Amino acid sequence: MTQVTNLQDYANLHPATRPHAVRKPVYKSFKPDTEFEIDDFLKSQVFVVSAGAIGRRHMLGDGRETISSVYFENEVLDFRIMDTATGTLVCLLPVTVRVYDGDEFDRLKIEKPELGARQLANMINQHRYAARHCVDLARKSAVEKLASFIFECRSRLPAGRDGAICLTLKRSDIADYMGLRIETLSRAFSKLKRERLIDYSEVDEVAILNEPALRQIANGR
Amino acid sequence: MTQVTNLQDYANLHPATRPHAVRKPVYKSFKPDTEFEIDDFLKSQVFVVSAGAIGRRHMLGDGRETISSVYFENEVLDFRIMDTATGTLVCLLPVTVRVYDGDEFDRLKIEKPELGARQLANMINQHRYAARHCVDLARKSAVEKLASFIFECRSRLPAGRDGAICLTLKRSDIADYMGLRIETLSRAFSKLKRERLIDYSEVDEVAILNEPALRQIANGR
DNA sequence: CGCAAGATTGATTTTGATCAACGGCAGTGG
DNA sequence: CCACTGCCGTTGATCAAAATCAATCTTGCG
Repeated sequence: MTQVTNLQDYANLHPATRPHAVRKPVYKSFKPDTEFEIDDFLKSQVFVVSAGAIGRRHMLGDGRETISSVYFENEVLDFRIMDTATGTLVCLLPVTVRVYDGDEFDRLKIEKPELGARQLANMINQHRYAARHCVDLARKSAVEKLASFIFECRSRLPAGRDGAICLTLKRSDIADYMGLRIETLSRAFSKLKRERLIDYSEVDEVAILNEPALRQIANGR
Repeated sequence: MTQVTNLQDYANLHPATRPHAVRKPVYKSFKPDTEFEIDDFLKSQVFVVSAGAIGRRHMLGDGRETISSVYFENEVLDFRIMDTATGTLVCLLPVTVRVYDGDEFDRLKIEKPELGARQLANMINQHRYAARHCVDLARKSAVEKLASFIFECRSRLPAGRDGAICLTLKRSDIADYMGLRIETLSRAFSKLKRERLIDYSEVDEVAILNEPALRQIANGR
């Protein structure tokens, strides 16, 4: 399933048919750990993640951290309709985004209504991810959580070489996202590898060796 | 468990009260545990919860249940833009909803712009609740989860007598929502009561005795 | 009353967090 | 070039929290 809203492709599609030239999106890059300050200007913008990953990070009183949601490649952050009160948006990796002015983004949508539909689809997907994520967090064991996360990565991220699944995030961010400590997560990786359900040599490139079994685990037996 | 197969049946109940266009919403009541079957007809409808609570229930392979989100009084379920693929919508209590035809709902929004504003606000709130809920589930202890839940109920539900907080849901649903077993949840209630942070005589009506302390716990120390 | 469903409490087991040590690797600087 | 350092990931030992198993209590209801 593709939930890509490739605005760049679209923007380049029919330049001649547009009376008022649509400005090209501005690409911006950020270092890991960059936090986005939510000011009035940002609140009129739309980001489309072009590379890397942006997370919504929450801090508990004693320093425990959790990441409630992640925006991967091609996912849309529309700050005009986004909850900017809960958590902090932070770059989990080196990030590149396409930045659109909100009005400009809307003009693009008017020219091509299907673009709006795609943005809506992306929003609904975000909802779906959140619901599934709650299920993962609420009742699943560490190994089940990891299995779920691997499938989530496969469906949300482009594959690596030989169809390997790119986990993209580093261990500490996966742990914060899945509600585990790093050590527990590491043991879950080791367990799945030892039992020949997955394999990896690079920490962030995983191959599924036994998909039915892994799926069973992700779904809770 | 009752399955609603055709909402048209009751939509036809009061034809006399509807001239050309439906002006009055149709009220419909459901017994606890009623599951909504997501068919094409329902997908054109909008519900506004009038009483009770509707939950999105998910089943793991071995029977573990979790409720990923809850719709309380006055909250809007717009099936036209709702993810209907994940989980099952189920009545957690005796439920009454106002049922609107989607188009009619949109026409009403033009007449009463505040309705549209409320729907948008409710959607953003649903997002926010989901993000907070992930934080609650990911890292918090049982007592912290319960403290969070009590505050969530206070902000989402009308107060009871003497300003008491209505928990509305029964223990097993609270447990499924907060990712705890019933017994663990019960112990958390007992602990908060024993330590004089909350008080209750009815299981579903809680008073906060020491709000700052309870807030601290909800936020993780 | 007798029964069923919901809620609580107690005893034990399991799971994941915590504490601690270690290995690999990239960047830095003599 | 190699030692040093910091970051990241892994593994082991112990501890604490929640799940599980089991029994009991409460309440509403035919």
